[in-house]
Amino acid sequence: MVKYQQIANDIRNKITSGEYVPGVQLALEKEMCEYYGVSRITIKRAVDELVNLGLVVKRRGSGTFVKTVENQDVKELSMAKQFTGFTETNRGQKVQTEVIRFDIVHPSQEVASKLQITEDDFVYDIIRARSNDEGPIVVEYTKMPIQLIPGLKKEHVETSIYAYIQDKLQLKIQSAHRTLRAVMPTELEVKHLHIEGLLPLLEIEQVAFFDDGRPFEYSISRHRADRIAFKTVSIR
Amino acid sequence: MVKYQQIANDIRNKITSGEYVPGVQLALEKEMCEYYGVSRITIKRAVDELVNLGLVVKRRGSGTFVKTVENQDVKELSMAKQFTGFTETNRGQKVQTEVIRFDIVHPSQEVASKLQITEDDFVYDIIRARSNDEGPIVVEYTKMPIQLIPGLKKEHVETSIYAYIQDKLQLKIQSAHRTLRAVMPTELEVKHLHIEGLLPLLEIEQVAFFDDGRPFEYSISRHRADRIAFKTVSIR
DNA sequence: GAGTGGTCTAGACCACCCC
DNA sequence: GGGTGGTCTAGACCACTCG
Repeated sequence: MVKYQQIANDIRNKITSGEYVPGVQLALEKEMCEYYGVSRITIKRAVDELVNLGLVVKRRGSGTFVKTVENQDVKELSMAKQFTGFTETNRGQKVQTEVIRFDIVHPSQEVASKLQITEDDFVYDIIRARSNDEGPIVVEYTKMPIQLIPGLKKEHVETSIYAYIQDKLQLKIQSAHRTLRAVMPTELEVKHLHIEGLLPLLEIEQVAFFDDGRPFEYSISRHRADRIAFKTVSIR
Repeated sequence: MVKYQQIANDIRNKITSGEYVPGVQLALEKEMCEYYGVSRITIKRAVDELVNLGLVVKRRGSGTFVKTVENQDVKELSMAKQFTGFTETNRGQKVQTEVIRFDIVHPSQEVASKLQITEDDFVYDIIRARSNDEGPIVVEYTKMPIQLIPGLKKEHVETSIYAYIQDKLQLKIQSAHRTLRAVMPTELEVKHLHIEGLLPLLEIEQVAFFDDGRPFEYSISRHRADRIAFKTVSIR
């Protein structure tokens, strides 16, 4: 771990532990330089991490202050944003996956466009229903070019595709572009999510990219609205 | 405008104009240093802006590459993320606001907690329905401590509260913490959003902060799902 | 091994806030 | 006017990729 991350973690711990309470001013950057024995630009890099997490604010001419947020929020924010699939975000819980479809097809024009391939190429066509300890959570519709993800087997689809991509194929996931919407469930979703009565779904349309800039996944996941919320922090 | 922003804009234009096409490698950082006549850390800062926008990827040992995204996405991503209220995001459109409620009340325990005030304090209690050229879009429920936003009048509520805060009160908005959910409309929402049939809403719960770290707004906005989607880019 | 971006330094000047 | 964080420099070394 590099210096600025260590320092960011240290300050973060001082906030979560209550050594720094909401509203209080942090040590000056110049003071932190001496305390940690690093240059000022490294301190700035560390504190900027906390700004992006939503834990502190910086004001030129004034100083750096702990944001006045609820205690519960502090805990959630202080967990570094992790970019992962469903399996990882539910780590520690018993995740069950039902594979509803696992085929290879030609992509629609829309999917081909999103994945920057042609309609003559082939993509995996995967539909999965996934549950955690609370019960059914989400139905995922996933399309991935077979050229980019060779050798995908049912056993990977039944557990974690992302684990296969990262651990077995040694490919690095760089980012995801997401669009969120509210939708009503289809009949298939009513069935697999065990929906009774009137319950909308939170839909997340996603294009995920490797660290070389190529898109490798187009997916639509539709989550039970009573079990999923999506949190985000916007700065500026 | 500072150097790294100018350089970021310049590179961004080269991407949107097609001078850099998806998948192509950008000039090396060392080359950019000479081209722009700045140090390498400034180039890095500039390119990092584009990484965060979702336009390019950087790989140590390889170089920097334009992300392979749809043309339409490039346009959307290249518009700098702006943090604004409803009025600003619909700039250029005819925004209509119907004020359904504009009162002063004590906050509930939940709202008091989010705004870090006590239940004995006072908050504005505002409900508005807002439309753009397409028709009704959103119903907003807003609570703001009267101490932080003195002098708020009906005329501001009818147009833009954010404009009043930033332009008149000269207060700076630093960030917002948001939680997104899918919900069904209430009767009030069915009426004001002119909903016919079965249409879910995209709910955005938001706590907004000043640049000194104090929360000044707790709001819930419920958007017609057929007219609103929420886009976001996650890196790493 | 050659070349890439990642991190870090020690110092400088600047824009802004508050007194 | 004194003090804050923001930007920028010129250079160094490191971790990683690829042929």
